[in-house]
Amino acid sequence: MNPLPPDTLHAPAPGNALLRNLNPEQLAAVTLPNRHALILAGAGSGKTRVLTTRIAWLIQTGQISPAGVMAVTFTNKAAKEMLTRLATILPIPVRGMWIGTFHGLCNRFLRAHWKLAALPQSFQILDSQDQLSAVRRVIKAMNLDEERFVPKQVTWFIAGSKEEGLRPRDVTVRDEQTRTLVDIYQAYEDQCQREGVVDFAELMLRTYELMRDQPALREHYQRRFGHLLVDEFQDTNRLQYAWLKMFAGQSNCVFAVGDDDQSIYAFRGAQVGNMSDFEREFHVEHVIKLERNYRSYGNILDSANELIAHNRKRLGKNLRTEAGPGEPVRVYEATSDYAEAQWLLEEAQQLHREGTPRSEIAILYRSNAQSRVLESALFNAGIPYRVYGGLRFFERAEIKHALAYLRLLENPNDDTSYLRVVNFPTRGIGARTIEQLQDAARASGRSLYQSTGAVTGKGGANLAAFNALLDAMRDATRGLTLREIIEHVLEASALTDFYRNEKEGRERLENLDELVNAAEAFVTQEGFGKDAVALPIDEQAGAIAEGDPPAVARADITPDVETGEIVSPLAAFLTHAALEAGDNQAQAGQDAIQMMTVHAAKGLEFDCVFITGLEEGLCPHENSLSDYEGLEEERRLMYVAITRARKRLYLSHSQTRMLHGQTRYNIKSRFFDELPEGALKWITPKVQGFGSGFARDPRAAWAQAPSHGSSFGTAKKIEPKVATSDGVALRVGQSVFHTKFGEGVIVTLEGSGADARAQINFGRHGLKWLALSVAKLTPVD
DNA sequence: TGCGCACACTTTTTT
DNA sequence: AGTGTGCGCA
Repeated sequence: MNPLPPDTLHAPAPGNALLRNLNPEQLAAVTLPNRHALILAGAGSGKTRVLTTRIAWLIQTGQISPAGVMAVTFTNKAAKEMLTRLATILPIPVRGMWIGTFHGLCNRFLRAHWKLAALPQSFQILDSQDQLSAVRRVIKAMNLDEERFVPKQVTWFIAGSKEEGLRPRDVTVRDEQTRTLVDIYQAYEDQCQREGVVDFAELMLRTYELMRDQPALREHYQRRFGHLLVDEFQDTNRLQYAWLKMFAGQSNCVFAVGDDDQSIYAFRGAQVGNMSDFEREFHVEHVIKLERNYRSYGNILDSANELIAHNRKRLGKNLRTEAGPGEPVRVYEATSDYAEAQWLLEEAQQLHREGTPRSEIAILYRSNAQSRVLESALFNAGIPYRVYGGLRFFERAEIKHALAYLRLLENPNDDTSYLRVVNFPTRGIGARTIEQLQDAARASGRSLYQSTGAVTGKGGANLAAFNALLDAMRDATRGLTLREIIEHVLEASALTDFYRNEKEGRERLENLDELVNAAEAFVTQEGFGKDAVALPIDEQAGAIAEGDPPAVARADITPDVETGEIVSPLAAFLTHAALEAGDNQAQAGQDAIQMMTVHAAKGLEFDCVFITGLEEGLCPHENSLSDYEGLEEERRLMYVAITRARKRLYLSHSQTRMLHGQTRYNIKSRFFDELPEGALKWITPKVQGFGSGFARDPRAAWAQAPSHGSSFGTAKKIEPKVATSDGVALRVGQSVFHTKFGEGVIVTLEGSGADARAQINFGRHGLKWLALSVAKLTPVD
């Protein structure tokens, strides 16, 4: 790549505005010489800034042209942020640059090389819902038992295999079950290929394979991208790492930014080990740690640091700040989840009165189920809140229906879409008719749309009418704008009529309107070609600095799409809808308290953060305690949560909690013991219930009998069962000490005399049944 | 065909 | 407790 004399590489132009205000580590990272680099970027250390400034610096110093840079992120949000920031510092159009999500870039790649990839030009992308129903169809077609082959698990198997880079024939088969799973995988692949659709993992895998198997293509792209930058590197899976190596080749520079302490996605295939693998395999000489934190006060960072120091497998990092200690981290113990919610909303109201905008208050929890109590408390108090998670815009049923019709305009052989709407709204096409149709299609190896002739009788006539409807819609929308197309389809399909007559259809109608708006916005503002248009690749490659070999116009590497050819706005919009599920569209615009899982909070920051439900079994979650790695990931989760807070952090836990319709007695999370006592301030809880409001030592409070807990709200009255052990009276909710399992809380008491037994929640040792005649239990108070 | 009831499930999730 | 799915019945 247009090599400059090595000594000029380091020298930032004096007074270069770009590099002003960077701290020494950031500056070092941004101006690293052209070699592989690993940047360990702690939370709040200016990671995005380093990434964007690095790109700008490479371009500004003439080391690379914009077309020679590829930057990969995981989320659309991160990609967008990078593009926006870059646009403000670089006087060039950033739109055509290869900056995007892994999947977005793969999509771009496959659109350009659809022929080589053996895909139809207008291939569609299955989201996870579509994938699930596609898998379900395969299982049905193979006459397999859905009990033994649970569609969701099969989906995981397929995605998991692909993310390991394994095609059906590559999967090691050890048992009969796996054999069949592989058969399903193969049948699913055939079905997708037949229907011209790809799932998310397929985007990655097919791109990888194309690069691997097409030398000319590989050389072309390896020559083009001199610099590869990766965000959130700790979240990459095996396939993504292999994919990256494929683009890196022998000579291109990889600039990987990540934080092993924030690796919280192992459960979906992320390999933190990729970081050390990268360091070793790429002979990384430059590992730069960004430890200076610009977000939080000292007490918050001390808590984060001390907690995470309990993890053994770390690359090692310590956050520091010059902002001073700030306020202590407040710890609250509630008697019940309900009480926790009450306290929290009062505290939040107080913060708001003192001037904190609601949008700067975040409530975090480990699992979604915990949001309900909190939500109802806020709702009843009339406090605006916004819950992240749940269905996103393009995932809503009515939107999926509309999109299915639109997809059928592009490709009537898309059976997934066909099945979704063939009888929605109902047009007299029942299960039996559809079964006949599927049989016919299977027998002839054709699509459902192509097989309607094979179905006789009334059902067949209705199917023919449906096909005619699709054809008519296609004719009527030819040449229309995207907005007009969608409006026509919504009417002609009778979707709007259906929801107009529906009792609860108003919101759905509004969403359909919103779909039209989204399309309009997509066409005008974004420039619809962003994802789906094949970029003039060779032209861009030719723009790489001189000395680069000229872009070769060989047939095997020329993009299949003519340079600059524009895919229809509709096709582009459909791709956009699949790749970007949209916002969760909670009450946007309003100043509302932000509620989300800890996972969802990664990458965000707030002035005030409440981390709730910090109890053994919830955080760390009981399902993750079986192995040590699981516990470490839970700790990282807690670490991520803590480092979201700028000014004020609250930690809370509760003695009792409604879960799965049962009251559970929990002990406080072990993570409390891993925080620096000096940074914490235990708020003495006021015991509610009998109206006395007396105070007591918070550390002892959790050990109290829960009869209080059940007396003031949601929880049902708990029968005060009493049993004895060594003459000591025990009751449900009682805290006890066991020599082997430590402290626990009695959850259930059963039987009497010699048969008496107790179910005890020992937190980190789990839930145990103990015979009271045997077990030595000491009451704790 | 469509409704309603019974039943199972419930960590975290982006694309 | 709450929700989503699947089956059976009218």
